[in-house]
Order: sequence, then structure tokens, then C-alpha cells
Amino acid sequence: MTKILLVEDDPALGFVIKDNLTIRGFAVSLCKDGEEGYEAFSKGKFDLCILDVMLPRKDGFTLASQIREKDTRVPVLFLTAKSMAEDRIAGFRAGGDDYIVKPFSMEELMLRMEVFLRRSQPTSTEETLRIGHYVFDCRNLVLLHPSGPRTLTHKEAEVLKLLCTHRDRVLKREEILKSIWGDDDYFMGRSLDVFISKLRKYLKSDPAIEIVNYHGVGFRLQTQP
Amino acid sequence: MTKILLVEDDPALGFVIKDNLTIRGFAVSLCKDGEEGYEAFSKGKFDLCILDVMLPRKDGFTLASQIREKDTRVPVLFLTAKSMAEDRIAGFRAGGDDYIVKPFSMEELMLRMEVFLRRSQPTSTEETLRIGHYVFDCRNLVLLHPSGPRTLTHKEAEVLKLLCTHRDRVLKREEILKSIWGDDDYFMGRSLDVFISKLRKYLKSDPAIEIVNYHGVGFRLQTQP
DNA sequence: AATGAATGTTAATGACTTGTTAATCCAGTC
DNA sequence: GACTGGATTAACAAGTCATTAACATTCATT
Repeated sequence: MTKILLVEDDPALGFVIKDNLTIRGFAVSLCKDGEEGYEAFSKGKFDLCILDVMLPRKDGFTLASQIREKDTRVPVLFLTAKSMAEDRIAGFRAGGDDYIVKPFSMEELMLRMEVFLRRSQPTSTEETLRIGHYVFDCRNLVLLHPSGPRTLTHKEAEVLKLLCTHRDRVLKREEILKSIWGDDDYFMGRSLDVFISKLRKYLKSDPAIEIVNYHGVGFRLQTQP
Repeated sequence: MTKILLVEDDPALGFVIKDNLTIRGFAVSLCKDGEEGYEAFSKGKFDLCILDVMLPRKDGFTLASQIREKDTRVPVLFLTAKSMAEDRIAGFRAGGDDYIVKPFSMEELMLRMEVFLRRSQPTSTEETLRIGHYVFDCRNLVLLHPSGPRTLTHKEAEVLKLLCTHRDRVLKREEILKSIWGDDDYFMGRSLDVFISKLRKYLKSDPAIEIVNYHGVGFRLQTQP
């Protein structure tokens, strides 16, 4: 049984999340402020923490770093309001923890949790890909990001998946064309470029992610600046 | 499973590196100071160590030499701040270990790790060439150096690769032209010289590396003084 | 030193590749 | 048979890069 520590002061939101997670088979401990969260964490063993950032009696970031002192491995996921300063958020991105901007869908929360939980116990066959701070659900063609989810078309997804499974490597234009459009007739149109252009648009919320063109060669999904 | 010992006191950076390496299939032990790093190394068996230089309770260099006492083969890679005195860095270059100047890209770290790991277990058909303190990734056309990465064009890469695979040997001008521009019609322009000029610019951060001209004959990539 | 050839370097050129938007096509579907 | 969503093409703007041009410098031989 996977145990979740949820610290959220807004009772409405807290119960919604707790119920949803419980239905999906998680054991959830709900705390309503930072101090209470810290006590709960000290006593129990948790597989994942979900912390609101704005909390009475001890904010989420402070709580997170105290949790880190006790356990360097446990994944911590923040819930933040949209009004939060971008640079503060950027800081936490860099720190490696994930965060979700309110309002969010349960689907999004679940996907992000899955990523974290899989990291600690690497088991199942991949169905979701991480691309920077995006999460791409290949199966449902959904690309998730705090700024909102987006459903991709079939071909968009194929191109993204191919780039993603070869991330940080240059894929020759011809390799991509062969892989997606088949090799019998060589494809002369500009379709690929149009898809690249679209994907760039979809991925532009994370500045660390870039599809780089190697002139005369091909493309590369760059995940490191 | 390749095991990595990572000693880094800055939690933000430590977790980023750890996560990135974990995603790429390495088993990472993260320690937050020199003493802890030493204990971890004494207990476990590691294939590679990544040490920050500035560490609480025992600096990276001291830790490295203690590690060397126990294991003369394990590769050690340093992370250093840019502010570090150049001569100190030079000393460690001479000692044979590699180092990476912060801030660095994960791509750079990965490539340098690959070089070390290949040295101990020569396996894959990787297409990276070492040129002094540069690392040249032929496939992605990326030339890495602590002062920063640079993407080469197709032809630049061809010339560099040719020089590099014949390093310390004089390549006749005609040999190069034939090899890269084809031999049917002899090439009369000055393109080759322009590329040599560019490559010299790219390689000038390492004074030990030089493209030498043998007047009337050809060029030589000199890696030994 | 004088000479002409070879090389070093920078900037300009022009062919080609890529980015992007809008229009068009096309296959399902109602 | 019109509608709809998505793939493809058209068309043009923008960018990249190998090559050339032009001029400076070095070299080998006298």
C-alpha cells in the first residue's frame, strides 16, 4: 500500500484530493498545516508528499526542506497558486522537485505522481515519457504541463515520441521520415517541418526544452541547456 | 548496473544530477559531504565517482586521493566552480583525472562520463573522440570543453574528424581534399584553409592542441608538444 | 632583403535549408 | 453531400553554410 502525505489547508480541496487518491488505492494522511504535516512525517513512513506551498504555521518549502533532512529520497510535489512569482517557481524546478499549478485536474496530479513513484520503484513498461517538466502520455496522446494539458494528434505524437526516445541525439531527417512515413517512396513535402513547428509551440513553456535543427542533417530534442 | 558515487553538498544541484543519471539507468549514491562520501566508497563498489571540489568536512581533492589509495583504477571526475584558480585546475589535468566547470550541461557530464567508463570497460561503438581536453561527439557534431560546448557544421566536423583520426601525423593537403571533397575533380578553392582557420579558433582554449601547417605539404593535428 | 608561392583571415556571396502561416486536400461521419 | 479534424502542400520569409573573393602574412629560395 502506497502511503501519501497530503498537506493542504483548504478543506474543500484537501478532501477532494484525499477522496480521489483513496479511491485509486492510496493511503492518504491529510494534514491542515505545516506543523501538523511535519509531525505526521516524523512519525510515519511515506512514499510521496504533496504539499501546498501557502500553509499556516509553516510554508510548504520550509516543510519540504525539513522533510529532506530526514529522508533524501522521498518525492515531494508542490501545489502552487498561479499568482506565484515565476522566479520562485523556477528555483524549485531547478531543485528537481515537481510542482502543480492550481487549478489542476486529478488526471494531471495522478500522472505526475506516477512519474515520481515509478522513479523510486522502477517497474512497469513505460507509457508516459518525461520531457523536461512536461509529461507525455503516449497512450492517450496527452501532453501535460502546469500551464495546462493538450491533446496531440496522432502524427504529432509519433514525431514527439520518436524525438523523445532518442532525446539528446541528432536524428537525421531521413531517419525520421523513414520511421514515420515509411521508406518505400521518399517523402518530398514539408510536413515534417510543419510538425516540428507545432511541437515547438507546444513545448515552449519549458525553456529547458528545445528542438534543435542541425542544418542539413536533422533534428534533436534537447533536454539540457 | 553501473554504480556512481556522487558527492555534492548543494542539494539542488545534487538532486538534479542524481535524477538525470537515474533516468539514464545509473545507480547513484548521493552524499552531501566528504566524510560521508568516504564512508560510502569504503562500503560499496563504484564504477565512477563525481566529486564536488568544495565540500564540507573534507574537500574533493583529499577525498579523491583517499579513494585512490583504496582503488587505483576507479575514474574520478571533479566538479569545480569557475572562480577556481586555473593553475590548480591545470595540476589536476596533469594528474589524469577530468573535471567539469560549473555551470555545465548534463549532456557534457554524460559525455565525459562515457569517456571514463569506456576506458575501464571498452564496449560500445561510441563515436566520441578525445582531443586534448576537448571531447568531440561526432554523431551530434558537438565539441565539448569546460569553457562551453559548440556545435560544428557538417564540413567542419568532417575535417576535424579526419585530422583527429590521423592525429600527430601529417595529412597531405591532397589527401584531405580527396577524402572530403572527392577525387574526380581536383578542388582549387581555399575552402579547406577557411575550415582550418575556423577549427583553430574552436580549439584554441587548449594550448596543448594545435593544427600545424607543413608548408607545401599539408596539416597535422598536434596533441603532443 | 627580394621574390613569388603558400597560407591565414575576414567578409561577402549565393545556393540551399528551414520556419511559419494559410490554403488545400482528404477521409471519415453525420 | 456538407461538415469536421487532421495531414499535406503552397508560398514566402528567414536563416545557415560552403564557397569565393580579397587582402594580409609567412615561408623558401635566391
